[in-house]
Parts: sequence; C-alpha cells; structure tokens
Amino acid sequence: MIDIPKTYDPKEAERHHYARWEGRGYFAPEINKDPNAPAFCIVIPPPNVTGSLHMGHALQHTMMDIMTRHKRMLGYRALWLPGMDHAGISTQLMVTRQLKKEGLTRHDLGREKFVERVWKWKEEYGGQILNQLRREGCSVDWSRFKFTMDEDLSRAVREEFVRLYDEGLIYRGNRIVNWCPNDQTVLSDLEVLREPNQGKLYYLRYPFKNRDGAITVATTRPETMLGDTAVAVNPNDERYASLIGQTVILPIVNREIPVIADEFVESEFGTGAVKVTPAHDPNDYEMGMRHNLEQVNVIDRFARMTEEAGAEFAGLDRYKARELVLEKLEAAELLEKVSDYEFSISKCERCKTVIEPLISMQWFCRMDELRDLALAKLREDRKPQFVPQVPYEKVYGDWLENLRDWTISRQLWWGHQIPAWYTTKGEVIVARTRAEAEAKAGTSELTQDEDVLDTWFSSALWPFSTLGWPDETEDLKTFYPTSVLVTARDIIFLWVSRMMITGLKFIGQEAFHDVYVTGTILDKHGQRMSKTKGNGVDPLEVFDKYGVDATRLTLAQVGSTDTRWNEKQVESYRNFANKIWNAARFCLINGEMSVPGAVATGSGDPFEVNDRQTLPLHDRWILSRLNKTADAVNQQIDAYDFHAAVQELYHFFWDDFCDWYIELSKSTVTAESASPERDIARARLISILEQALRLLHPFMPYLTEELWLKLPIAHEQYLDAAYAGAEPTIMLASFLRADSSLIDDSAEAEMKAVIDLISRVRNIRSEMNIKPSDRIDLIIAAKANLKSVFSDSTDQIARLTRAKDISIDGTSEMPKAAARAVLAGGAEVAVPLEGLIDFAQERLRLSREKEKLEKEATKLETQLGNADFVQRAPAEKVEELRARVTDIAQRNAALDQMLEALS
RNA sequence: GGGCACGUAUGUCAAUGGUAGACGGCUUCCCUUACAAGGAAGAGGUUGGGGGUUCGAGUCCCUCCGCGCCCACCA
Repeated sequence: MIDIPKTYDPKEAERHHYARWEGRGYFAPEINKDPNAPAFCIVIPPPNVTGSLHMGHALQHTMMDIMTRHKRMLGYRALWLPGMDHAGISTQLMVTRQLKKEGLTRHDLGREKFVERVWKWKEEYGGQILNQLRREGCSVDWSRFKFTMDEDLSRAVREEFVRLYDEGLIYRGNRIVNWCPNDQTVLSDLEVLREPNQGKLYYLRYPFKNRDGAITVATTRPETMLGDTAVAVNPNDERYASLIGQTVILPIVNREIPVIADEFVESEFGTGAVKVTPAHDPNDYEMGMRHNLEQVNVIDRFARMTEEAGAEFAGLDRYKARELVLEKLEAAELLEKVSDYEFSISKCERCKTVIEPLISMQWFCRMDELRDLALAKLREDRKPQFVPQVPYEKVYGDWLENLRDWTISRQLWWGHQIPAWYTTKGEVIVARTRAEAEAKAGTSELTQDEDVLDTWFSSALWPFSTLGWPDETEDLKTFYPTSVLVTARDIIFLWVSRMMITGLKFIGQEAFHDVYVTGTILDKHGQRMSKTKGNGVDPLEVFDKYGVDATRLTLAQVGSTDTRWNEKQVESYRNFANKIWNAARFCLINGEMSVPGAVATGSGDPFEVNDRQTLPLHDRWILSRLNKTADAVNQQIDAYDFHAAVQELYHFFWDDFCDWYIELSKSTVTAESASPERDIARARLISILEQALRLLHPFMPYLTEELWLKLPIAHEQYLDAAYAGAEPTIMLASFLRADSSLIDDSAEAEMKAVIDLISRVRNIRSEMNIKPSDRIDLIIAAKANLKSVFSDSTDQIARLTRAKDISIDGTSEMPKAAARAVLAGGAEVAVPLEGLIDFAQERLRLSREKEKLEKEATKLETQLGNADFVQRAPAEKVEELRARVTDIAQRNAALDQMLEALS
C-alpha cells in the first residue's frame, strides 16, 4: 500500500522542486529544442534593489508566471527575464542613513568611496526580493539576470544618451526645476506629489512710484516677494488698465519693478494682481520669459535665503524668512489682510519635503518628437494594446499629448554618471567613453559632469538593453518586441510610456504588444496597503500559513479590479489544494495494475476504443468536460482572464472530477480482485487526473509537480515535443489543447439527467429525514431514451443514493406510500416509504415544489403573452422559453397526479 | 478645477442587453475506508435611490447619494 499523508503539506513540495527546476535549466529558453518554436517573452518590471516582496509584486509575478508556464508548456520558446533596478535615490538614502549611524556623511567618504560602499551594501543587503521570487515559484531565467548598473546595461544607457544628444533631443539648460532641499537633487514632474494644504493667502501692498497708493497682490508665499521683479495683471482687466506700465516699489527691498499685463492672470482670483517671482515659481518663470524679466534668486538649494535676498534675510530658512517678511510688512502697514486658504503643495515623492522651485543648470530630454512616435503607434497601430483597454488607453494617450520636457539629471552619486565632459574652456563634449571624449576634444584635460541620470532613463531601455542592445544579439532578434508587460497602474507614465518611446526610437518597434494592468490589493477596509500605514500583508507570511499555490490562486483571480484582501479566500484555495492532494491520493492508493510493474498510462490512451460510443457514459462525460475546460482555460489565459480560468479549473476538478467522476468510478476502481475492467478504470482515472494536473500547473506549480511525479505513468511520454529527452517534469509537459472530437454534448445531457436523478433522491432522503444508514428502494419511470441511460447506470445510482433495489419501467404503478419527484425531461422517481411516510408532509413538499414551478411558469407566460416580445426577440430565444413552458407544464401535471394519489 | 472608475447575498467578488452566480459564512444531517481543510441537503437578492431608452436593464442614458483613483501652472 502506498503511504501518502492525508493532508497536503505545501512546504514539503516547495522545498525541493524549485532548486531542481532551476538547476536543470528548465527556465531558460535553451531547453526548447524546436528550431521553429514561436517566441514568448516577458521582462520583469525590475524590483528596486532596496525592495522586499509585497502583495503588489506577488500579484504581478503570479500572472507573469502563469503566462510563462502556460506558453512554455505549449511549446513556445518562453523567456521570463528577471532583473533588478539600482533605484538611485532610495538606495543612496539607504546607505546615507547607514553612514549617519557611524557619524559620517557621504561627503566625508567622497564620491568614489561612497559608490564603493553602495556596491558593498547591495552585495550584503540588496536584492532580498530575488530569493522571494524563487519562493513564489517564478520560472524566470536566472542565467539572463540583469542589474541596471551592470556594465552592459550602463553601456546601453550611454549609447542612448549620446544618440539623443547628437540628434538634439537632449540639451543642457538653466531652467526652473523641482528641487528637493532634503535630498539635494532635482526631480522630474512625475516624482513630485501634490498634497492639499491648509494655508493662508496674504494680501501685500506694493506702493506706486509716481503716484499715491498701492497695488495689492495676493500670495501664499510672502517670502518670495524678495525676488519679485514685476506685478502682473490681466490685459483685459479694466480696473488695472491705467496701471499697466507703471512702476511700483517692492517693499523691504525697495526695488523698482514694472506692472505688466499677461493673459495668465485670472482677474477673479485674489485682487486680480499677481506678484511675479521668475526664479521661484514655474508660472512666474514662464511669465518672466515672456516679458524679459530679471530672475532674482533669493532661495538656495537648502531652502535658505540667499545674499540676494538682503543681508538680514541671508541664511534664514524659508519659513523663518516668511515670518520676518510678514513682520516687516506689518510694521510698514503693507500687509493688507490674511485669509485662510486651501491649496495644494508640491512634495518630494520620497521624503515628503516641500519642493522648492528654483532655477538650476540641468540636463533635459526634449519630448515632442519622441512623444509623437508613441502617439502615432497608439493611434495608427493600436499599440500597445492595453488590457483593460478602458480606461488605460485613453489615460496613456492623453498624458502623451500633454507631455513636457523631462529633467534627466540628478544630483546623486549612485547611478549612471552623465557621459558629458567639460574642457577647461567650458566646452561640452558628449561621448560614449572618456577616450572617445578625449579624441573629440583633442585634449585629455576633461572633467566629467558630476550628475547622474534619472533611474527611469535606464529603465526606459529595459525591454531591449536586457536582450543585448545596442548589439544586434540573437536574443534581441528572437524576443523583441516582448509579448506583454504586466504592471500596476502607478508606473504607466514613469515607465511604460518611456519604454514605448525608446523602443520605437532605437529599435523601431514597440517594446511590447500588450500591457496588462493589474488591480490593486487593498486592506480589508479598502485602504491602500502602505509601509507608513503599517496595514500591509506580507506575502511570505501568507505562503507560510497557506502555501504558495493557494496564495497564487487567490492572486490570480484578482485580475484588473481593485480587491480587498480576504484571507478566507486563501484558506478556501488551501482547501482546494488539499482536495487535489486527496483525489490524487485516492488514485494512487488504487493505482496498482494486475500486471506487476505496469504503468497506468503509457502504452497508449486508456480511453482509446474502436467506437467511442461504447465507452461508459461517465467516461464520455468526463472527457467532454475535460476538453471543454482545456479549451476555456487556454482562451482565458490568452485573454488575461485569470479569474475565469481559476473558476473553471476549480469547478472542473472539484465538482466534475471529485464529486462525480471519482464517485462513479469508485466501485470498479476499488474492486477487491484484479480484473481487466479494474485495470482500465484505474488507468482512465489516472489519465484524467494527469491531464487535470497539467491544466493546473501554471497556477499551482508546486502541488502539481509533486503529484505528477508520483503518478504511475510513463512520464517522458507527456513532455512536449520541444522538450523531448529532458528529465521528466510537469513544467515541460504538454499543455492540454482541447480535442473537439471528445466534446460530447449528448453525454453531457445524459449525465446531467443522472446527476439530477441522484440529487432529487438525496433531497428526498434529506427532507424525509431518512437515516444515511437506511437503504431505500427506487422506482423510476422514464421514456425510452432516459430509461436506457438510467438502466446503464443502476449500480452507480444505487451507490450514490444508498439504494438497495432499483426498478426502472416506463409505466409502472407508483405505490401510494412513497415520496416522489418529477425530473427535467418528464421522468419520475419514487421512494417507497411504507409506514414511514407522513402524507401531509409529503403533500406539503410537493405543493412547495409546484408553487415554485408555477411562479416560473407565470413569469414565462407573461413574457410570451407579450406580442412585442414574440415579434421582436430572436426566434431561438422565444423557442427556448416555449420549451421551458412545456417542460414545466409536464412536470406540473405529474405533480398534480402525485398530489391526487396522496389525497 | 478637469477626467475616470466603482456601489450586486452577512463578507470578498463574478455575470457578450436575455432564467442574477461562485467561494466563504450560516442552518440541518453525516467522523460513509481519498479528503471533517471532507460529504449530503438547504436558507439567503426589488443588483445604492429615482427617472428614462428597450419586447426585455445589474448591464445602455440622465440624475441624486456614497466610496475611491488619476491629472492640473488660480498666485
């Protein structure tokens, strides 16, 4: 007797399979020996080197692994390429913090030592997520693993920079940017958060130079007035028409500044007059450019006031300076009023420090021409194909249309240093290497630009830099464009758009055909999970508690809509895993063949017969169900409908296979003495289980491998042709493609009648309080077609209804003392209950049923009585309703007879 | 300020304009030798409110209520 535990232990299965798969190279596309195999490729969104696994990752990884395993089993040359992002700011902060504990700053170490230190940190603490990826069962090809700071990827980044610069798409300029005073770097617009802020609106009076009085301006940031170089009004504002061109005296500073007219000013807001600070406000900057205004920098990179702000302000923090400015204006009676005002404020996405807009020399990427590439691809070719298409296609398109230039330099040390050098004369040389720069410059006296590139500048190349670009490698030819990108919606702009753009620019083809956008997993209150809120659920703890496979099923069914985390759901899939385990246990316990050493399946298909109609009903039925399921699951995975696929598999395995097929086969399979019938039934049972495991594998890799290897079958025969000769593993077995010749609707209809009969009898047993141990008799009356179906299945019906004697007849007289039921299709069943039956109760039971039927009949008849419906609805719909009415009438008549017999 | 979603059983979610389902929970019975993480049988819904289009609406349109998300240069 085979010894298998009664409960599935996921940890046991998770322990050894992954290392075996990885060690034998199953994840690498090279395992595929079919030279004509179609390619399938997903590049993983590279997790940050500082990151550790959260639910969002687990969700995306599950979907990517399902798709990759599915395609691999179908014989595709499948590649899921893993990697990691150097995550500029995060990583630098992490190491800076570590240094702080030692009482050091990065400047104490110097750039070179600091960068060394970051690499050391990466080796020691970075990339925790990589082992977590293994735990999840992700079938990524580790031999192709890439880190964004690897030498080959860095080379790609320099290539990108040089090419764009040579085409004039990258430029260096002194412009207003988002500055984080805490991180001491510039940020792109996408790295800035807007947060609502309860602030104040201050009304300041600026006296006229050549006349009495003053003009009042409203501002939320009075300290910036020290850098004002104009006051602006709307040109159409009659109140101020006469003031345009006048000069006002800037209080405190006593600078003379003009009143200008600009369309930007909203007359309705505040006083209709705006102070203009070109050096510290993006709008004012634009206005300043339009009117040739002077830029006075009064705030520095530490958000402190500069010398230019005046001696008494220099060195003061911006908020301290605000107080002092207000104090002085108040004293001069130039502070007209202060009101409460809510407005949004810009903060650094990472450290939440309030952003200081200031003018700074930075590198920018011009986006108009590049954006047009992506827009044209979207409008003309519908690429990428977003899933779901609504709303993402529109969101992406709209964003592209309003795209502004991208600030790509960062004042960090960790990252790709900008490949630009300066000669002693201040000339700029952009080149791939220092040597190339020296050759271009004709001198070796060059200083490299201190800044590094935005992390997303390197991620933008991910789908092809990882495949070898700028070299024309085999991988690039085979796997680009990649098949699908799986991501959460928060990086559609930051990352997806930029990959599309660079892909089109450098390769001429879209980076991926499809973009599948997953939903978000929320906590049980519907809140986003976040570190700061501490409401996150750790996937690793869920793995420990319920197993990886159960967690994967839970995640797979999340799909594209936001879902609240529900641990009960994982528990129910844990139970499902256990169910599969026990079904397999049953098959294995009863898996021995009469010929010692024979395998259950291996010498051909155990269902192979000359005439399929000679197969028992339950065999024809399960083959039909299996193939329909395979068909559905293939389509659903291709359509990214993982939710439906999980439902399909769950119900096939539990309802069809366990509840019915195993039960219907049981008497033959468990027969005590060996016989050819027993062998064949056992082989068939194992064959269905084997195929079901293959269908389940992409979703539940560990459990299916664990069980599949235990099956008494000729494993090597099930490998996909592309993997012939490999050591057996279910992950290289052929994924089921539906065989339409095995789909048998009449078998399904007949089986439905049998199931209906058994259910009705069980219902009678339950309602009549018949003890499970009590055997009953059944009298069945049915027309010829069903009569033969029932008589072919009497043993099974008897077993499943716990009946001892069954008589089937077309016309037989039903005993009065019996509980009866009418089945769909007009058959009737009676359970004689001489001496046990309570006539009144039975009448009640039947009347209740009649009531239900009548209610439905009324509804249908009303609908059919509607001339408009009959006229306008499709004919088949009308026919369908008529057929149902007929069936109900038949059953009702039978119920009437039964009721009459009881009275 | 602009845009986009969502609201279905007690919970979490499904449902090409055509009989509203699944899982969990709940009730009753059963430790029937694959599985009590199980089996059998049940109960449970005016699909957030109101209006409209349609033969027919959870689904399409309008409106209100509720809860979210994204974008944005009114100081």
